[in-house]
Amino acid sequence: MAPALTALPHPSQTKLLDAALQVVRSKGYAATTVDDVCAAAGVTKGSFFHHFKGKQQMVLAAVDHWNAGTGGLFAQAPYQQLADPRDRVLGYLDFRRSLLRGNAPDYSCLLGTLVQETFDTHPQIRDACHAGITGHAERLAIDIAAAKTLYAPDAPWQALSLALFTQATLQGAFILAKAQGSASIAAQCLDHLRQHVAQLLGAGPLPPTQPPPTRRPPPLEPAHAVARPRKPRKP
Amino acid sequence: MAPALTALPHPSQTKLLDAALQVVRSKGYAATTVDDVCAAAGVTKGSFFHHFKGKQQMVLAAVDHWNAGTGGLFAQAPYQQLADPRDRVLGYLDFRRSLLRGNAPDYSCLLGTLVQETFDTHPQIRDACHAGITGHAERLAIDIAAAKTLYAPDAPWQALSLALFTQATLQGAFILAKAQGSASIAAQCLDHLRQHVAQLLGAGPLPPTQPPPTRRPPPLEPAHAVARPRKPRKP
DNA sequence: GACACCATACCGATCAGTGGGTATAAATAA
DNA sequence: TTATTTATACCCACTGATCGGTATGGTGTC
Repeated sequence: MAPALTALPHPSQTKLLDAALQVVRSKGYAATTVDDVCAAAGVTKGSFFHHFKGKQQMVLAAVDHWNAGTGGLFAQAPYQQLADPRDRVLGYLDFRRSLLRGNAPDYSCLLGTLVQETFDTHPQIRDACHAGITGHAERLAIDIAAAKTLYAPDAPWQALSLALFTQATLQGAFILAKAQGSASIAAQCLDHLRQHVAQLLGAGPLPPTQPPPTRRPPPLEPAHAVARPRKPRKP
Repeated sequence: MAPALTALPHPSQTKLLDAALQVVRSKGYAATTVDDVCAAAGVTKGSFFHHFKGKQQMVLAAVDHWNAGTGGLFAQAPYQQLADPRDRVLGYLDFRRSLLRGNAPDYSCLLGTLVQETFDTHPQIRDACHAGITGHAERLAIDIAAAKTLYAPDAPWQALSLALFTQATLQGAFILAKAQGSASIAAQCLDHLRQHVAQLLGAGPLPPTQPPPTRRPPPLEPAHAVARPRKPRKP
């Protein structure tokens, strides 16, 4: 009877956005053609320009799509159930480490890839990426601030600054992984990052080997799963 | 007069390479046109294709040009004169921090910018960037290893791993700076990085001597001033 | 003259975007 | 009921502009 409050997007539109996430992370913005995205999505150009005003507007929508997907992914992640904020912060880093699977276009960050080549030429894209990165960092900074209050209340550093530092290291780790063609180097960087964060929060240098044992009391809500976009290779 | 042992490149060639460093760091590889580089260098297309076989070969030469420039910059930097290897490592980080002046295209890294968008489409460029980054890290790792032998001989981490971690953080700091339009965030990231390195090497949390006792902020770019390319909006 | 260097006109391919059309189905009019 | 309009979604052929690269010719120097 009553329709959904938010008009849910047409399947073709979602397919185009999912395809854009893959193609842009693989080739960058400038080298991504509209035909690339259409081929990866399995639709035609006519459909593309029906759903999007142009390439730039499509990629802005893809940034929103990315933020929605990653936002849900981290909001639903098991580490969020941990009671101690420090455990949540370290659990976040362990969770990010566990995502380093597959090839770089699968685990790297759309926002970092985009902003790198558009910050000077496409201000709207840059601003959207900036908002996405800082928004993510600010959410992390809430737990960092809580952990700091508990474990390092008098330390001179700021919670947001540390959160941004984690994002910088993650972005750089992706770059090194792309250069090397392997995610293992990114995992090593995350180990160093974890050690630094743990040290600042007064935690022992516990093994960064396995995600900490998380008991999962009640599953929160069956919120719609974030579908990892499939990977239509098309060189 | 006896010619130099190594045939030194023609001024136009150097002008093109210097221009390429600026333009590529500003717009990325794919969005950089040959005409862009020619205009920034003040030469014509005929000269470009006289000196380079094509765009890709030119950018490979630009990577070599970059490696030569940065290699000389760090080799000549004052911190290299410090006797203690730990001082040299921390001096390196202080030096990198002091380079964060101007706009992102001025201080960011050509290799990280390039590899981000070419790792999947241009293997030769990716390999060249990989070699440049790891080569830089390996040089840094020599001092890190010496400092570790002196101050943390039994610590479990590897010198090269820490060196690569510094490069990751630097690359990520550039991305955040691009997103934010300000270098200050990159400086904060470097402060965190310095604290982590100092902690691993058993140094106090404070900069022992702030920037080393030399006054002279050396220019980042090698000699020739490169005309900033104007910004043609291309939507 | 031979060669390095540079200038300019041009070519072929590519790409973002358009124009114009079809298919389908719901809403509305007859 | 049937006919007509309207709206959405989609497809495809085409275009104008751009860009990497070439062809050709000129100019200065040995």
